[in-house]
Amino acid sequence: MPLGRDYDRQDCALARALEVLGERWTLLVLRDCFFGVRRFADLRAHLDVPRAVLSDRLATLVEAGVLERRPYAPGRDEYVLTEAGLDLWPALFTLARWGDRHRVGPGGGRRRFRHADCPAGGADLAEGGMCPACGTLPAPGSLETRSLDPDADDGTRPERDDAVSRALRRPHRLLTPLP
Amino acid sequence: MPLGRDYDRQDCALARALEVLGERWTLLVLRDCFFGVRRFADLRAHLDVPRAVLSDRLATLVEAGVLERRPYAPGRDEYVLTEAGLDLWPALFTLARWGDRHRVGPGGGRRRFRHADCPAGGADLAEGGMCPACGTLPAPGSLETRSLDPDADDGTRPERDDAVSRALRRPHRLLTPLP
DNA sequence: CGCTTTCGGTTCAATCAACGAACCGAACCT
DNA sequence: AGGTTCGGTTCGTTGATTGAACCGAAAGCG
Repeated sequence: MPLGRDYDRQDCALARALEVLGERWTLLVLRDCFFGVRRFADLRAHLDVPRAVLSDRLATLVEAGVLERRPYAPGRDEYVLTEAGLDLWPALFTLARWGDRHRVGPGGGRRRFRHADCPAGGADLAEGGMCPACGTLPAPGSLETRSLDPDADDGTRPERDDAVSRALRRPHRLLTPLP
Repeated sequence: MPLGRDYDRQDCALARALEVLGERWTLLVLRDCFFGVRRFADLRAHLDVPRAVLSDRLATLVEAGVLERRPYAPGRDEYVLTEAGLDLWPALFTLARWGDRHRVGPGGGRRRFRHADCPAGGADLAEGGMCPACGTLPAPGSLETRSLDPDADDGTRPERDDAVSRALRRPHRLLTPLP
């Protein structure tokens, strides 16, 4: 997608956001980060993005303060959302909802987000990422997501079948590392 | 930004949205459409996007049902947001808010949106595009936007100075064609 | 009528980014 | 010592973006 080089004179908050987020693969990388993917190899497995491109995107996001790179073992690093990164959740959710409403693929919207830590019992998120039960905008860490057909490995649709994709289809809480 | 070719197996509403919206310039074109820009030449003047790219993006958006191409004079066409396009407003607004909070340029957030048709008197939009006065999510057509420094043509910042940019800095209602 | 301008493009060569395959170094396992 | 995993980098090829030039239809102008 877009690059900073030509956006900078646009005097527009959207253009400034796109300088960081607008390139190809960037928003999908961040979506995976919200889903709990943290490692280079897992992002590769799930996205099929060329190594060089993923390397570049992660470096850009780290430099922009959206991701933080931290070692989890000697010589091994993981990428975790910063506060600015977590703050992207409403934008990502809203964009995804639009995709659900207007770009339906075979099977329609297939993923739900539930407010797991809801004092009012929890419900699937509505427009804007609001919880209809308690009326607040839950932080991503208090959400649980599930695919509507977690075991659709029947070959009728071209589902991905790597370990990361299978883990993401099972119900799990956002931001928690994959098993 | 991103292309459909490699997104299609992602089983994800966000990926489907990005197949249409994820390419370079696309979201800025749509932002201008919300601001009332409708003509090829005006988009060119405001965005400095190559003609071929703008032509391609508009065709993609029309084919995706986000924009509608309609003649306004013999041999002259304009591009107007469809219902699906108008439905993108919360996503664009939320992304722009993120840019305002985390990617502040010189001068900080410089554009406000006010609920002009608000039964409770109106106020600047808050998170998620909600009107704090009446508590609803106003349609883009009932909003008025203004730049916080409409006459900052003092040369201290590299403001654009074409007719479209100047029109967009003045207060005006969204979706209404430029004068 | 002939001339010019505006609008909304298309075509083209050059540049830039993305892709896929190969390679690499550090850490760990056996 | 040999093999594997992880997180890259390098490199040649393919594909997209860019800027400049050109084009056709529809006015406007004298």
